[in-house]
Amino acid sequence: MHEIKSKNQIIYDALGYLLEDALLEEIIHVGQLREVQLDEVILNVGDTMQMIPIVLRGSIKVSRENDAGEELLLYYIEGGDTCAMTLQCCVRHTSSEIKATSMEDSLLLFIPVEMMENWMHKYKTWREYILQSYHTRLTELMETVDAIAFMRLDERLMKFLVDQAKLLGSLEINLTHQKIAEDLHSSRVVISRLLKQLEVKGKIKLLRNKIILASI
DNA sequence: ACATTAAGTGATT
DNA sequence: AATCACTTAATGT
Repeated sequence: MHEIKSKNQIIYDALGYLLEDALLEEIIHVGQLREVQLDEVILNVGDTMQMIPIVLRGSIKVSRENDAGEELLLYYIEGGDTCAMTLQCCVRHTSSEIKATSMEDSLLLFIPVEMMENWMHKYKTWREYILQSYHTRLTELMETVDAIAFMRLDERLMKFLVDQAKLLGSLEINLTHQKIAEDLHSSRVVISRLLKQLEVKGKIKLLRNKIILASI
């Protein structure tokens, strides 16, 4: 499916338009590529990280988890992006407050934390990249807060489906009602009922393990 | 054919 | 909107 590319090419393709050449050279030198599979947990609550992850291909979902192991989806990280929470967790050597799970087979680039400070001083594009990342995460987080506070669950569910479809580039969503309920921190029965309503309204079509959106 | 898992439903809070 | 208790449907072995 994919042509075989060198690490060099992969990094240039994914980040070349964002970062300056000298920095890219350093990244190629110290960065480690890692492929992750669908549903692989990349970072768990309580974990500590010594590496900063950047998503090159694919997408990652970031969620919060309570003591009972119940989750709540916070935001997604797409190609070319990194996670501000993880950065913070890295430099301060504290344990993670969040959980990161891959939503599809993805390719990640890990960069040792030690480089952070040096690069912050040395490269303007790195500073901008990190600041931009913070900004994007915060914006998305606020969007999620708005959804939880102001939207009804059926609206939130529809938004979830549309977001999911946009992110994965397909109107077919391969998730069980149970999984959706977990991400939205609701219960399976409730989600099943709301999905049924959406189907009656013609917005979606329900199959086993699969939901098909009529449109985005 | 049987077991397992996903999804649907009525009643109750 | 959540939970319980149960049914029905789809799928794997």
